[in-house]
This record gives sequence, structure tokens and C-alpha cells, in this order.
Amino acid sequence: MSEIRVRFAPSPTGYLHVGGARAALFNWLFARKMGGKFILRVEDTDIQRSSEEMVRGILEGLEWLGLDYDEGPYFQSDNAEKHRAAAYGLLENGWAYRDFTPKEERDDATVKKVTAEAARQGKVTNPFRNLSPEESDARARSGEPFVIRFKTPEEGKTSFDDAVFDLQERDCKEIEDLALLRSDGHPLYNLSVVVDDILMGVTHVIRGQDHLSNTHKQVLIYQALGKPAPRFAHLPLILAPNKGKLSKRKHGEIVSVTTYRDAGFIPDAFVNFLALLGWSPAGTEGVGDREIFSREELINLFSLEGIHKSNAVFNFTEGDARNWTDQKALWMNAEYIKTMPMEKLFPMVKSELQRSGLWRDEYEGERRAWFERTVGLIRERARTLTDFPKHGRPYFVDDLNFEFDEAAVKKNLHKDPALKELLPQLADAFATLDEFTHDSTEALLREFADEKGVKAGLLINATRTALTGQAVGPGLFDVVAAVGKDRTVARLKHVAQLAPGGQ
RNA sequence: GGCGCGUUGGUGUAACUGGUUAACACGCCGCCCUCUCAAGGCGGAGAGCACGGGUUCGAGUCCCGUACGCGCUACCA
Repeated sequence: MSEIRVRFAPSPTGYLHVGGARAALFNWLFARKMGGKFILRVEDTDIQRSSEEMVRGILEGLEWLGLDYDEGPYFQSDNAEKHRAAAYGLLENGWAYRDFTPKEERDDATVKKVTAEAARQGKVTNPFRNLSPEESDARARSGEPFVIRFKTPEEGKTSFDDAVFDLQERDCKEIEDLALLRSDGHPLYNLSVVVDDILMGVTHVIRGQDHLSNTHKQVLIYQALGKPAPRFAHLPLILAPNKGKLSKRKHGEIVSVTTYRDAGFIPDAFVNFLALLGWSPAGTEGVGDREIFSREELINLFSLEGIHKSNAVFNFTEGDARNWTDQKALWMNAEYIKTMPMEKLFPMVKSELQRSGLWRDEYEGERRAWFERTVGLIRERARTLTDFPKHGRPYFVDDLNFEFDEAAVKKNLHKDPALKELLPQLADAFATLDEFTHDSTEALLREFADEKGVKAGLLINATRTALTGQAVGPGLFDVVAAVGKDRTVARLKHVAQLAPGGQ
């Protein structure tokens, strides 16, 4: 069997969105699984809409996801000459004709309505379809502008066996005489994809279901070109919570994969989440109810048969800061952060801390053990990588340059006036400890509480807020040990000064 | 309008070729743990499988119809 070759062919009309990312992922998984090649091709036929910046966005997204391509990126526009040649070839052998109808300018917004309205009138035979070659040539020679259209057969049907949607058939009379070449000579999508896929030896076309109807046109073009069509596999769509289309205009940054990168997602976690949107390893022996899969496992488990037919909803709540994206994605990310090997997590946390100016080289030198322990503390309740600088700041700064949560201060420091006296005393007691560990500090604090006749919880919560500014966080004695003796003593004394006197 | 595709709890999914009280995960609620918050453990609510017919001893699984959603119907991709 010859080599499997698949491609991801995004149009650079925006950044890499989750739908595109998932299409790229499935192509990549298939290529890796089958030992084939994964090709990246940018469909920039419509040059007016393309920009280098947008191409960069796509490349960045793929890189972050770790979807490396074996060939490319190719640019469809580079092949325009070949696409044109193909169109003229079809013109010559009678599979296409020149249409001299004057161009109608339609803007993107109204084109749907206009075309739907036109379709309502019923299909009409293009008056130029049967123009004699002589007359057609003559008019072309005279400089009259024309578009080259495919001469869709009047009889018969097209068919292909989709790997996901099974046998697809369509009557040719339902298919319009699609334009192949614009009057300005630019090749159009349906021609370009086919020619490029032939040129690149693509064996499997895995793409969004929105192309399912187009595929019939492409099948016709393959026939006209005398080439076998590849195997098609159409993916279900990813929809917004209202089951409508996911779009940049309506849903903003939430659909861009770079948003997830910047928000502190682990690439593997996002890939894992994406893989389960519209695909499942159902029926695979021994997989059971698992949902967490490493990249290698996904590659092994992946198959076109596991792809669903029905669309999936990307479930997020607009305007909810905590659940800004799909909660399962968030959960999965937390799961990865919590369980991944420290060696893999370390560099991610490092660059995150560097971004917020909290990184020190000693963290991978003499203080590495301390740093890893501290990261271990934070990771247990982190949902994204940005939680490391956010929750971790009190551990990484020497001074008091971290935020004190107002409610926490009120509840844990100001509520009981006795703390103004107790905290400095506790600080002094801590200062006497030679060995400053989880156990030794806990023993000391509890004994101190007993002596003073107060509940340990009072001091514990006050100390937590003194050391971290928060009312919530890891177990207090883990915090104390991580913050260390000097800072613990200093911070306890500091907050005591801030406490309201007397009352 | 035409053509195509789809429809299992709020979301993602499972349910071998029709055969136990429709399963799992996320989310939600409660309990336990506990110095807080998470995590973790335990338990619970939530779908009778879009709706209506049919076939069958028996249907989420097969057939027909309807509704709804989505896609295509461009000199966009």
C-alpha cells in the first residue's frame, strides 16, 4: 500500500480557531498513526483576505499544539499558474466553458440572500454553456472578460464513500456550473483544492463537514481531470453553546487557540480535550471509560471509524470569568497540571514566572528542591499555568509585594483584636525554632494556641492571610515551611502593625 | 425555496450484529476528610434516548413521516 498523505489546509482569514485546530489534530493523528505524511497548505487563493500576519497566527497555533508537519507550509497561491492551466485544459477538452456574463458585485453580507433568492427561481441553463468554440474563442480574443465555468453533466449522479458519512450521492442536476477561474484569472477554491491535492499526492482528505456538499463538485473535477479522487472523511462541526456557528465576531478570543496558550493551558491537555470533541475511542478493547489520553495513546487509538456524524457543542459561558471556556477543558487542564511529571511541568512554570518577572535562576540551581516543593503545593489547586504566578507570588517575592485580599484581611486578621498581640508573639516564638519545618511549626503553633487559650484555627487562618494575603490556599504548615522562617516572622509582625488598634 | 447531513440528561460521550432498572466524564447538590480553599472518598438530582407512527415477543438501536438544528446552494474558502 502506498504512503498515506494528508493535509491541513486552512484559509488564513483569521487565527487558528478551535475547529481548525481539531481538523489539524485529526489529520495529524491519522498521519502519525498510519506512518504517513502530514502536509500544511495555506489556502490563500483569495489573496485579498489573506495576510502574512494571519498565516503567522496559524503557524503559532500549530506549533503550540505540537502538531508538526512533514511538508509545507505550501501556499496555494504559488500554484495559481497550474490551477489556471488546469482550467484551460478543461476548457480545451470540453469540460468547461467561458461565461461572458458581466460580473455582478456582491458584498459578503448580502451574498447569501441573493444567491438563495436566485436559487429559488430554479436552475437555469447558462446561456454561454453551449456557445460554439469558435465564437467563444473570438469573443475572448476581442478582450471580452469571462469566467471559466465547469460544465456539470446534465445527467447522472456523483458519489463518493465518505469514511464518516458513508455513501454520498447527488444528482448532477443539483449541481451548478461552478466557476473555476475568475474573470481576472484567479483560480477558485474548488479547482485549486483538487489540483493541489492531486499535485501533492493527497490520499485522504480529512476536513470539516461544511465541505460535504462541495465534495461532489470536487469529485466531478477529479473525473474531468482523469484522476482518482482521494478518500474523504468529513468531520462534524464544533458549535457555540446556542448550537449556532462558532465565530470570531460573535464569540471573540474564545475560539482562538492562542487564547488557550496565553491563558496557561497545557498543550497536551488541550489536544486531549479537542480529540474528544467529535471522536471517541469507542469500542476499543481495554479503553473503558478513560478520558485522559497522552499524545501517544491518542495516536494509537485514533481511527476514522471513531469520528462522529453529529456536531459537538463547545460549552462555555460568556461573561463568566471563572468558567470562561468549556469547563471540561478547564478540568482536564487542571488534571494535567496536577499529575504531569515535574520535569515536564517545570519549564512551563518557569516561562510563566519569567513572564511575570518572578523567576530567579536559583530556582533551578541551589533552591531547586525548595522550588519544586512549592510548585507541588501550587499545582494541586491550579487550573491553568497562570495560576502559578498568581497564587504563587507570596512564595516568590521577599517583600510584601503581593496582594492582600480585603475580605480575607477583614475575616482573618481584623475580626479578633487579640491577634494584634498574639501575632507578634507567635512570630517571636517561630524565630526561636532551629528547624523550621511543617511538623515543627505545627507543633509550635498548636502549643502556643493552647497556652494562650485560643483555638488553633484562629492563628492558622490569621497566619495564612499574613503570609499569603489570602483566606484560601494550601495547608498552613506547608505554606509556612515554603515561605521560610525569616519571611514568616517578618510578615506576621508586619500585619500586626496594620491591625486596627483597640477595637 | 432546493439539495445534503444530523438529533441519547445542561455539555462531551457509551450502550457488541435489536434483549437486564440507559452507562461514564465534566458541571450541579449533599456528606466525609479538615486550619481555609481545592483535591480525594462516598452518595444524590438530572435523559427513558427530538416528536409521531410502524415492524418485532422485544427498539435508543430497523422502516416511514414531522419538527428542529446545521451545511451547501458566490467571479468566498
